[in-house]
Amino acid sequence: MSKKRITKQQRIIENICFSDSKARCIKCILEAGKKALDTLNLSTVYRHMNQLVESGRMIRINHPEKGVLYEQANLPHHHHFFCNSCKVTFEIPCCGLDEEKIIPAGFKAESHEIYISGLCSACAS
Amino acid sequence: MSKKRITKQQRIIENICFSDSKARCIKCILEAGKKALDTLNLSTVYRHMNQLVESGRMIRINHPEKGVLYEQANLPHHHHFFCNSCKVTFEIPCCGLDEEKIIPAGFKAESHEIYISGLCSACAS
DNA sequence: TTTTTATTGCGAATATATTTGCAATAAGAA
DNA sequence: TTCTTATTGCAAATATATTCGCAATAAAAA
Repeated sequence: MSKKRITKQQRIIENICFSDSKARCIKCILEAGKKALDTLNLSTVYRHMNQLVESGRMIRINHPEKGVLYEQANLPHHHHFFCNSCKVTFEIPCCGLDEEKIIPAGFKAESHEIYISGLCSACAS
Repeated sequence: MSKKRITKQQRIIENICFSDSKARCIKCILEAGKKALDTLNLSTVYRHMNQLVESGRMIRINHPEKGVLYEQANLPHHHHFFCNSCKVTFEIPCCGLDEEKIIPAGFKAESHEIYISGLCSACAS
């Protein structure tokens, strides 16, 4: 059984992922990582993100406009706001959505995702 | 300038698209179309769907679990319910979501999409 | 019916996202 | 510091979605 080694690349990638709770795409993580280590490679990012997902520390979500995004697994219930101007994805802390109220009779909701897009406060002002 | 011709394939594809207001993926359209004409080809379906989108009769949406879906362009405001059991996507006629209430101060919402998943009434019973 | 040519079916080409094989590199144990 | 081998970077392989070239087919005008 192989022993794990902590590498520079791993530390950089985890720092990015846990620096804040933003959902990020693979390329955003790569670009951010390159600022710390310019030889960082896309395959390495994929390999670490796969491990983070397998270990349950991160999850993959499918954003309708941005495709696969990675975000921390333990965040409280929230949704996503995509800024059409600066292209950043923000989390919206909670939602007042009453699933049962909007679905047809007989349907059973198990989960929901809300994607709002528009302008973030910086771009709107 | 080329004259358009109405083909069997086109009629079949449009019948499927306008038979009801469900959002469908390319392969669902192909499979449904093959029941009427078993030689129907994926490229042909893509070509007609592209025309329907360009002409403004249909739109493409990006469902987080099902990828690209085609739906009628003129449907009233609605959202999507994906049944985890039968894998069908249903429209939910409207929603009580107050965008302004759930987004942070200063943000300007332009649109939103809600994807609920669970069990449809047939699969829940 | 014949003719013209838009449309089709098909396979190959393209685009994009993700994974994998492998030699070179570098953690960390000795 | 040296040695072992997990991890990396890179290029090639894979997977999936979509488009394209082209000869054969079939609308619909003549």
